[in-house]
This record gives sequence, C-alpha cells and structure tokens, in this order.
Amino acid sequence: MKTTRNTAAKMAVLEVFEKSKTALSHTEIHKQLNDLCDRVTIYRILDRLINEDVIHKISNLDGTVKYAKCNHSHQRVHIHNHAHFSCENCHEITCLENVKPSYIMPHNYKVNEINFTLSGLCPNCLNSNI
Amino acid sequence: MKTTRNTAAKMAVLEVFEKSKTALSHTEIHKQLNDLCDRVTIYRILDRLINEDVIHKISNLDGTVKYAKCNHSHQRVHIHNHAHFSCENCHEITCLENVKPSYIMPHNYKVNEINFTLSGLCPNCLNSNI
DNA sequence: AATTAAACGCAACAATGTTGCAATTGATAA
DNA sequence: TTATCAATTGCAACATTGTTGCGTTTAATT
Ligand SMILES: [Mn+2]
Ligand SMILES: [Mn+2]
Ligand SMILES: [Zn+2]
Ligand SMILES: [Zn+2]
Repeated sequence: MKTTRNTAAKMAVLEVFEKSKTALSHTEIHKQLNDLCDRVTIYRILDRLINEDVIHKISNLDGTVKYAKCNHSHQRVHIHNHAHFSCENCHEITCLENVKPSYIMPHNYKVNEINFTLSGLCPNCLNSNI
Repeated sequence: MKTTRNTAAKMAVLEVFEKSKTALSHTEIHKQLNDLCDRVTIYRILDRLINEDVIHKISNLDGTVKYAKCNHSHQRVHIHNHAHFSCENCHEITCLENVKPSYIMPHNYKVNEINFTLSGLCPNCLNSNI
C-alpha cells in the first residue's frame, strides 16, 4: 500500500488547477509555477493526481494534451464520460460536464474509458466573430 | 488552385492503407514502406491525404496518433463522426463506422469536428481472456 | 529525533513532429 | 516528344513532449 505525500510542488499544482476555469497543459502549469520545481516533477505529479482520480487527462485532435480537475465528489472509481470542447481559435479546452454522449456498442467489446472531444468555436470566439 | 500529384510515395502510402484493417501510426507506415521515402515525406503525405479527405486522423487517450482510410464514398465535405476503438492490450485502433454518438450541445458553441474514442478490450483480446 | 519510503533534481535519452532550402519529378502545354 | 514549372522530396537541423536512472532530499510516522 503506497502512501501518497502532500508535497509543496503537488500543492502548488493543485492550486493552479483550482484557479483555472479551463484545462491546462503541462507547459502551462510549468510556466505558472515559475520554476518552483523541475518539469519532470510536474509530469510525475500529474501522473499521481490522475491515479488518485483528482484530475483527468484530455487528449485533443491536434495532438495537444491537457489536464483538468475532476469535479465529481471524489468517488473512487468513475469514468470521465463527459465531453470536452477545444476552441480552434483561442485553443482553450473546457470540460462540458453536462454533455455526455450516448451510443450503442457491439456487444463483443469491453469499454473501460471514453474520450469525447469536440472542436470548433467557443462562445467567446463565436461572439467576437472573426 | 493547387494541384495535387500522385507520386510514387503517395501511392505506396495509399496501398499500405488499403491493406490494413486497422488504423496506422506514422511509424508503422514508415516501417512498412521500408525506406522507400524519408519520414518527413510521410508526414507531408499524411497531411495532404487528410486535406483531400482520403484519410482521417485519430488521436488516442494515451497520446498516440493514428490514421485511417475514410470509407464514405468520397463526399467532399463530411464530418468523421464515427467512434474509434483502441485496445489496451493489443493497441490496435479500429474505426467503428456504425457507432455514432448522440449528444446535446449548449447552443452557443459551433462544433466543426468531433473525436470520439473508446478504449478497453477488443473482441480478439476479450476472447483470449488475459 | 530517528527512520524510511516517497518524492525530488538533474542529466541524458527517445519519440514525434516541424521548418528551410536545394534538388527532383509529375503533369501539363507546346 | 520535349520543355516547363510548381508540387514534391531528401536532408539536416531544430523544437517539443515525455521517459528513465540515480543519488539526494523530505514528508510522515514511530
Ligand atoms: Mn473534463
Ligand atoms: Mn475512423
Ligand atoms: Zn475560443
Ligand atoms: Zn486487442
């Protein structure tokens, strides 16, 4: 039984997530932490937070990877079955907690995880009418 | 109006796609071509084929990127709204042309593209019961 | 305060993708 | 068929992202 520690770096990363309304990439987190810790440490913290079900990973069509806080009430086992929206203009990625895809799978597959990402224009960029 | 050319390398890449039942990564394609062309060339061919709507790109949760042939009857504009399945065991990625998610979006978003990837165990790996 | 496994920093590495530029080549028209 | 020329390629160089090994530091428990 591995115990997990609340280190300074981990707390700082969590605070960055708290402050952010959108999902964050490793690089964005690193910049915000302003050399509080090594970039390798951030990768390791993100891994741990994912295992602890505190954040989830979002993989985007353009290849970028971001992370966002889970805001279910900390149930242990859960699937992140909500959609994510990736704006092609401002490149912000937001969780759409209320958008959940329904679909019918062939019966001979076992689904463990789903990744549903939509891209296009977010409300902000849609208004400012490029 | 840019014209597009059917070069030897492009034809070879297309043939690799024809032969494959599953989606392919850049690296897998490069290996199958056996140094017929430079790896940069393959990236550029893939870009062109995507623009021509001949193949589509699949971005997986684990960060890997694969490509698969489009098998709609070459309509010009279309959305790849079918699901993709990524096996956690054999790492094969297949298009599930018949699985299309239905979902309800808030009205203030403009959706241009969707990426719906499921992961778990494919029929093969589910049977051989690891 | 001593203990000790978890976490860290650092350096080195691997994988993936991009860019600039000179050389080559497919498609078209003469 | 041959000349033309933009599309395509190869190559080298670079950027970004993520991983690994290992010696050192540190959070949490006794
Ligand atoms: Mn989310
Ligand atoms: Mn597909
Ligand atoms: Zn936007
Ligand atoms: Zn499988």
